[in-house]
Amino acid sequence: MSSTRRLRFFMSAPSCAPRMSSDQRKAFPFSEFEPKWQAEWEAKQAFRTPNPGDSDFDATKPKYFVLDMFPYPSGAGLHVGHPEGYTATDIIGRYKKMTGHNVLHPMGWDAFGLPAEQYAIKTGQHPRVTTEQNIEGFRGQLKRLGFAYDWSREVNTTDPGYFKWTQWIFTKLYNSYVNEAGKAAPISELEAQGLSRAEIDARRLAYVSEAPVNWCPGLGTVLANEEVVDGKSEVGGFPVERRPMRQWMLRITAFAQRLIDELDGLDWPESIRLLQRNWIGRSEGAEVKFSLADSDHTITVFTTRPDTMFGATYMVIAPEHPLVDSITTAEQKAEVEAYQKSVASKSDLERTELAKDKTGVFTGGFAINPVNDEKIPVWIADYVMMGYGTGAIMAVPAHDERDWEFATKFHLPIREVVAAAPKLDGDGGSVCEMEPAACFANEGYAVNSGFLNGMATQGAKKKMATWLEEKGLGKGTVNFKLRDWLFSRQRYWGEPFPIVWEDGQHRSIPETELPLLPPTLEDFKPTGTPLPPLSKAPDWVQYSETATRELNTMPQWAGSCWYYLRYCDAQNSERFVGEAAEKYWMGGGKPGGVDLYVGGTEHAVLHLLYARFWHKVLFDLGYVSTPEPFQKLVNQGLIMGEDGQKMSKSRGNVVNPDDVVKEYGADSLRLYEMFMGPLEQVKPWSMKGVEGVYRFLARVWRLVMEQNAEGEWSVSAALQDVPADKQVTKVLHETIKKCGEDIEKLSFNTAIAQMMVCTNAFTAAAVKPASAIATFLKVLGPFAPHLAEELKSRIASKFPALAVKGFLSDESWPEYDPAALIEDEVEIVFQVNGKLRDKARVAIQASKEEIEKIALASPRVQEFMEGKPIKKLIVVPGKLVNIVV
RNA sequence: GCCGGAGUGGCGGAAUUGGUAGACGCGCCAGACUUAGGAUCUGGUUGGGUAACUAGUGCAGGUUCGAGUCCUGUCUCCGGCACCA
Repeated sequence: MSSTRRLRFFMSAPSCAPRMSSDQRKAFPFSEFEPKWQAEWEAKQAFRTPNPGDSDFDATKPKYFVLDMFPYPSGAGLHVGHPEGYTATDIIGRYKKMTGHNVLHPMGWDAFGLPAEQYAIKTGQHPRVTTEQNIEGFRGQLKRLGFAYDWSREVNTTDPGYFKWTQWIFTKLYNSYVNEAGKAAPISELEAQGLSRAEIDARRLAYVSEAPVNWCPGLGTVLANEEVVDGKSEVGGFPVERRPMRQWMLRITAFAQRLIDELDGLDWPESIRLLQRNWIGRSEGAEVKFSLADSDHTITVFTTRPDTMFGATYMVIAPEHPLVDSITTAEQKAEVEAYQKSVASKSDLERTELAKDKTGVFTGGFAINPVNDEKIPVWIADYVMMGYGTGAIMAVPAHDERDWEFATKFHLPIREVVAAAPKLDGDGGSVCEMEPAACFANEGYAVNSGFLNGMATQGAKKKMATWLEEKGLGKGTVNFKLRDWLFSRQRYWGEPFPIVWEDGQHRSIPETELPLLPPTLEDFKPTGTPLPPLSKAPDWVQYSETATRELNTMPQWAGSCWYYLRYCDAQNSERFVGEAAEKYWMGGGKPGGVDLYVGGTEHAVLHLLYARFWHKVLFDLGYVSTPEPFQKLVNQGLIMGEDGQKMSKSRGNVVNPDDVVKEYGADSLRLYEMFMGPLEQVKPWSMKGVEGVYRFLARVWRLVMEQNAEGEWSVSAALQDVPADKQVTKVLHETIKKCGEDIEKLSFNTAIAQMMVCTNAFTAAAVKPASAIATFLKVLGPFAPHLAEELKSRIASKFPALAVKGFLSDESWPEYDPAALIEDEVEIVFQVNGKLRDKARVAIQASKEEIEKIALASPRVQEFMEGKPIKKLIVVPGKLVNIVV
């Protein structure tokens, strides 16, 4: 109840704001009725959502699962960006409820992870304490905005009752592999096939790898590729270096193709789907074996242009390539080792910065180009990366920008094998020694290419692939940019791995031992070395006499990978989510389970990719009913400062939502954020704009209420139980129609504009029709729930006949009467030569001929026709007449 | 460089299938009520012109009876990716 206490404090505290210094000056008493209704809704559990199996569950209603990206409860509290998406989903949720849906609209906290831990370290408090405080603050702020969340379903990723199941899902990943059909399946199948321990470990979806990883000394942990931006950590901006470490990885690459393909069935913005596709980075090509001139080894390269093989004049392998040592000749050894060393010491940032200038060293070795048996030199260079393809390329400088640059710098031969136009002189087969003047990386026609000569690139690719396959020299392959997900962190504030080590081997702990709590540590700071902080609790580490626990923790993303599932059945202690609840809320016959997911673009390739991956594993294993988690995704646009710049403390342009609520009320904040512009768009804040919607709400208030000389409010005498006139009725029904349609389209700004039009029509009427206004309040309710609820109860107090039991949100969305929308007359525009010259009101049923006649009779039209003959006459019924002379 | 999105009054933004450009709000101007107005109400508000009229949706063309909307070219801004062979 601390939130209520805080509200009382706001109400009684003397305000230092210059504009409104007391409640008397407020245009309407929002600071009285907003907390009142919030308390009322909470007390009566107005937004509790029954689950299948509950006594008050109505199975005949369709479901609607509307989800917000749950926040990190940071110490800074809510910023104005949060309520933007949250208000949008709240409006949708309330509307869907009124239109007869069972609505699931929950909220929770993504409380593990680096930001929370960095904050705890900064303030010197245990992350458990700061996290609890921050959650408390966030919850209070959200409650003061009147969101219709079912708080009984609140989740907290740091709650043992929650992360028990995060750990449980990890053990599922650990004990699964991807079978021939490309689906996750239990590892026991491999055991049954009699595979060795090593073979099984090599196929787990969660596996241990000793590879170069992104180590961030500043944060004292390793990071996923996705968390490294320009060689710096996404959190904190500390430099990141590559170093080999033993880490836990998740085999997301096994799902790369499905993660691309199954985007197709989703209602996501095209830009986000593209972002994911590009991140996964599928490319089709071929692997080709090159034998070495002076050894038995072969080097396999990956190329997307097998058609250019005749133009491969040298080879480049990554400095870390395992065959570097055996290729390098004695003379080149010193130079090669020096280069390897210099590359290894470079951070990713330096490597990116130095990307403009190509570097590399000749190994002294040669490979044989299998298409023409030419000896080509093998170089090492850092522009070839060990992590992609095979870590080796055949360089075709004439047709690849990077190879061109490298060859030009080191004076390597350049041979043209693709021409923009086919060479038809029949001499395309002879090798032209003239080097081309520029790199040509496009598709074209093969030249100087033996059996490919004259062929278009597409055909030449296929022919070469077949040729290679027949000779046993290579095969068509697909490569992805996506790497496996580095899943372990050397931090305290995360889920401990449910893994123990014994005799150098790992195994998962039994489900009965979950949740595995982290040790209670006084000193939870990073050790400054790759040794995780959990090592500071020796008692905890010692699992048995011979076994020790895994010391790493999971990354922040773990908890957010499945929280939407937990909402379906948040209290379940037997299962991560009950079967019936999962089937109901996540079902619905579409690929994705959540009907609408609203959040920022910053998660386009992180959270949204990881969650899809986990969901697919759970789907394959039979734990969830859909292949995808989120059917429809909408990204809200960033809210900028009044100066049009990104909000930041250093710029001093940050708007605190608490201040806005205090001065103008929660409804004003909600309404303003929706009125600013289209949800997806980036838009600047404007305090004047807030005042604008505040004035609108005040006008709605005064439609119903009037103030006496003492400043007391009572129901206005102008409000009477009379039917609305035809004009007002028309506007009202237009508003019902348009607002319903606009909510479905998420066009809240235009819906609000229409409500303003409607309010203006009511204001203009001398007598205010009570029942029409009561109907209007139902439309306003999802947007400004406090005001609508208050006015509903005020109207009911004066007109008992209009009283309806329960809350506004329990009522049905009003239906509009199509007959009320039709006018007897429409305005027809008369154009001469496409220019507007006159208009007239014409009966709706008027025929084309009648309209035509009226138009031609218009003196203004005649004037502009200047007596010229009519060339053409276009009549668009209900719209216009255009006379061409 | 590549990919994606967007350019409309002083500002945020409206405008089904091509059919009255500028809804709604902000700001501004004038008036009313007022001791007062930074409250409220009424009216006005794209530019030029007293006016009739005319120009006008980044720019240049095109299609059409008619283009913010369709086509071609071009410029600018925002977001993302960036040695991925």
